[in-house]
Amino acid sequence: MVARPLPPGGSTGPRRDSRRADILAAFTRAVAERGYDGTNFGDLALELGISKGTIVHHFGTKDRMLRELHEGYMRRRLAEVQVVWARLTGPAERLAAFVHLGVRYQVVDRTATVAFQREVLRFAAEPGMETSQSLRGEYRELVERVLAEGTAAGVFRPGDDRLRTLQLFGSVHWMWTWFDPAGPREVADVAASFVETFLAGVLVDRARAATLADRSGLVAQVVAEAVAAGRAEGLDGDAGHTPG
Amino acid sequence: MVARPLPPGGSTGPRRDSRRADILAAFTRAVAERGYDGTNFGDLALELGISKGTIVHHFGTKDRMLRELHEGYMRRRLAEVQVVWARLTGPAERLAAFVHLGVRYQVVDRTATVAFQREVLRFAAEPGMETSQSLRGEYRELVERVLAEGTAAGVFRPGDDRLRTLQLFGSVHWMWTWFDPAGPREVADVAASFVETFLAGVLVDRARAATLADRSGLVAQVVAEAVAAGRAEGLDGDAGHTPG
DNA sequence: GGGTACCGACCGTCCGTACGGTCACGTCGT
DNA sequence: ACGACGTGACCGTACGGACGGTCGGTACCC
Repeated sequence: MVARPLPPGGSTGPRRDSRRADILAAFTRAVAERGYDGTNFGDLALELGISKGTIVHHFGTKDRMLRELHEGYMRRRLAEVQVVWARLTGPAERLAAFVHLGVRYQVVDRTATVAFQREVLRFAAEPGMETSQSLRGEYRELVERVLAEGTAAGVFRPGDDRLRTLQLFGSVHWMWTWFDPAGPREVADVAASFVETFLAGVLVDRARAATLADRSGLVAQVVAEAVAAGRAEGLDGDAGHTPG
Repeated sequence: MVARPLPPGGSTGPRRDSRRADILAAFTRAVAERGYDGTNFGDLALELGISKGTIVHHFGTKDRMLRELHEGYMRRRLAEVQVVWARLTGPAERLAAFVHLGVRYQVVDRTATVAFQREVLRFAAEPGMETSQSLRGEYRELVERVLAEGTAAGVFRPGDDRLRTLQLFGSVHWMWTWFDPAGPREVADVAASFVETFLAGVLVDRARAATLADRSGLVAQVVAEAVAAGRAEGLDGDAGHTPG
């Protein structure tokens, strides 16, 4: 990620080429590694070989940058759900897919995931964050609705949908503190274990949990494809970050 | 929390009275509310009506204060487990107790819990944090061992103990981002739901989950007593903190 | 010539920490 | 009994660096 020699014409952006995207990517990486407070314009500029003023020119303020990161992240996640839902229609499959997805985020779009999860609450109450907050709410409601539908259909044991959703989110959001993509444990293994335990706790017919958890089963495959599709659309792959 | 008029003699401490404990309590509250980076000596001193220099005198540096917070917190948690284990011996009961405990921390010793969970990773890799880290490891191993014992005894379905432990920790650690002690949902309800779902996913005899989750059942009672015991020993009660 | 990307010097503020000093005590030798 | 001495709580100030953001300007393209 060194200063580029400004390639000729053929630009894809709205006007000219700009390092805007580079800056946001570097910011995301920095937040993932050092947190929001630990990230500063000076280091960013140095790393990108540009001036601090350029960053300000593109984003204005630091919190605006975080907001953009938040919103972009949630939009990508919601887009993925659309892809998955087109191919999986049963509540059990969809619920399992949410778990698979949540775990996979630790690998695909990883820096953004870590950055996002570290700083979800930052400015959450401040004005300007309404969009980001409502996108989060949308995602949560999707899961809640799946749980409600499954219960109504008699495939899930009755329970508090909201609490179950938050229980699930916690499991996967916390992963950034311990999961090491370079470590011996693969995401697929984690996903399989999480699905197996969580679904077995929710399903009426517990035997189905194993199928839904299968790392080469239908759900896992659909999820992998959905996630690969988003990636092909131009999202970063990014190198690892290793938590303590 | 205003400057005291220095009460007469009868001191209990090693020498004279000191505001050391007050400072750590205020620090904990600040970290819970604003995070480590958002906490500064100036505000703390102002709030306590003392000088910034006094804080330095007692703790030296900011990270040393955080370390003390970390270690104290984990020691209290480990002490509670001892109490619980003396009264609950079955793997299922003990596992359920860990869930009940994890959820309850959001209410008892709340500020310390939030402060701790917000900043678990801070300086985790730095030298000086080994003690805090090993205490965390101890706690994790206790849960893992319970899972292993339960599986060996045939009461738990086989699975990856480490991953299940981390799945559980995630659920409860994440609570600081959404649980509002002043809100309509009581901890006991959350605990019941979490135990019900998680234990139903792990137990061979799933019907037992309901009993273990019962908010007025044996496990819940023992946990409540253990936690109350710790509280009586002089830990703070502290007022609420409301996340976004 | 108007808009856009970018530069680089600069400013005001904040914050952790260092440091020198005061004061109330407890201790101990005499 | 009393004064010298040591100790630990606490104060006030000042420093030095970092950081977010401002601003006037240049180069380049439509």
